[in-house]
Amino acid sequence: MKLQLPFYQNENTLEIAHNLIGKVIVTNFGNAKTSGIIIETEAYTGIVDKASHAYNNKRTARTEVMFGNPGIAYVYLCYGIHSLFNVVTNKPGEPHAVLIRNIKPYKGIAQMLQRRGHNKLTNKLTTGPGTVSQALGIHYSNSGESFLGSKIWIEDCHIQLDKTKIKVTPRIGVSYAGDHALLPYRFVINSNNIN
DNA sequence: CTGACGATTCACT
DNA sequence: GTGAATCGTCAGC
Repeated sequence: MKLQLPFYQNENTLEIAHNLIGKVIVTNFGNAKTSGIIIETEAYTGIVDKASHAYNNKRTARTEVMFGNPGIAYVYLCYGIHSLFNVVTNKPGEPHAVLIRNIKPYKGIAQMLQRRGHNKLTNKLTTGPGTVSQALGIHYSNSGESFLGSKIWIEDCHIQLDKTKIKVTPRIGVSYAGDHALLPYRFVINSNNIN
């Protein structure tokens, strides 16, 4: 079941970040279908969130996607090298997003290995937001792509997982965000707890 | 136009 | 644990 618009319109982005654990992110670029089970997310809660690119209502060409419709990909370049993939949530004018930080490879593993230049499946294939995008073939030029389209979407495959095993911790790499660096906005589950 | 910087990764030690 | 790689974005001139 492909997730539909109401899932992304939830105004509680922490809830969406929590709910995305165990869902399956799928990409279909150039006839190569690849997917992974989401096992780590971070919530970025809009203009009041010091760690968000949209903090203080900052609208630029790059962040404009987050201010628009939910159910859209916000992808941006980090450190000049890595495309980081986010799910835009909430409603227009509320620039909330969820960063996908780690997935468990699911389908199209051979294609993901090739994109990453690996020759065997290890936990390094998709650990970290930059490598998730690289494995799935997502580039920052894909920012603005709708999850109701045919290139990128998220499915509920009814993956079995124990929700009590989901850990909540502060977000990674946001020390610049002052007191907001410690907010418990990161959700993670050990891939051993996924079937 | 210019310069500083980052929601990171990887190879090394 | 440490440090280099690398370039679009954005603020400021």
